[in-house]
Amino acid sequence: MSGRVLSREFYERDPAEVARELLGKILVRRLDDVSLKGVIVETEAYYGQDDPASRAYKGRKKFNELMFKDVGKTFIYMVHGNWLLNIVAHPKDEVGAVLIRALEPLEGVEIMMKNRGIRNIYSLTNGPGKLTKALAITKDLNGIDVTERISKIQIIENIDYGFEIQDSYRINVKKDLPIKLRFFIKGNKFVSRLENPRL
DNA sequence: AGGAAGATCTACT
DNA sequence: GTAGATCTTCCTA
Repeated sequence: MSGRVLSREFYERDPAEVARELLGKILVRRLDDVSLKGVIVETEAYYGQDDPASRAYKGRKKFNELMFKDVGKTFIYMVHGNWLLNIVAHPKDEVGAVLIRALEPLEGVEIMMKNRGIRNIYSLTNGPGKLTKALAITKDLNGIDVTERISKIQIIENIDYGFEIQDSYRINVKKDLPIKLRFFIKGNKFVSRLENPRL
């Protein structure tokens, strides 16, 4: 089955499970006249107050309240001058989100190259800050619903082409949890790095 | 006002 | 592969 928008229930589960299952799905950025598309090839799960690397670690604040609320919405914030795209995901009454870390470009590659100012396809969307720039995603799109049919960002089913999932510790986090919460498609050329150096 | 933040780019050993 | 400069918000004092 392909082309269908992922349901809200999809996101109402443990963030690590959602992060794992988002691999291979298609992220769609709908502009006025075209759509930019890419296959999600790398993700990371973040939890709530028990996770020192999470935006929600120090409790509910205005800027992070989305992580406490509706699953299936975007949660976008800035780190070191880069916008990072997360999807809110957690079981009922819990807290969490999944960071989209890398895409394999599918459609609208020319526009992505223009947005990024480079021509190398392997550097186009192989990092969380890179893909938001390529897809023209900024704070303006914070809190929008990715499960709606007419959303500027949506995530849809892909054909099942079969791949292996590899995991590692999260990248560049100061204080990580003792569990592996980064997931990526094994052997894919568009992940940000093949292994975590701090492994 | 100051500093931290889940990153990126460039220029090298 | 790693090191250092720089990036822009939002939080905390």
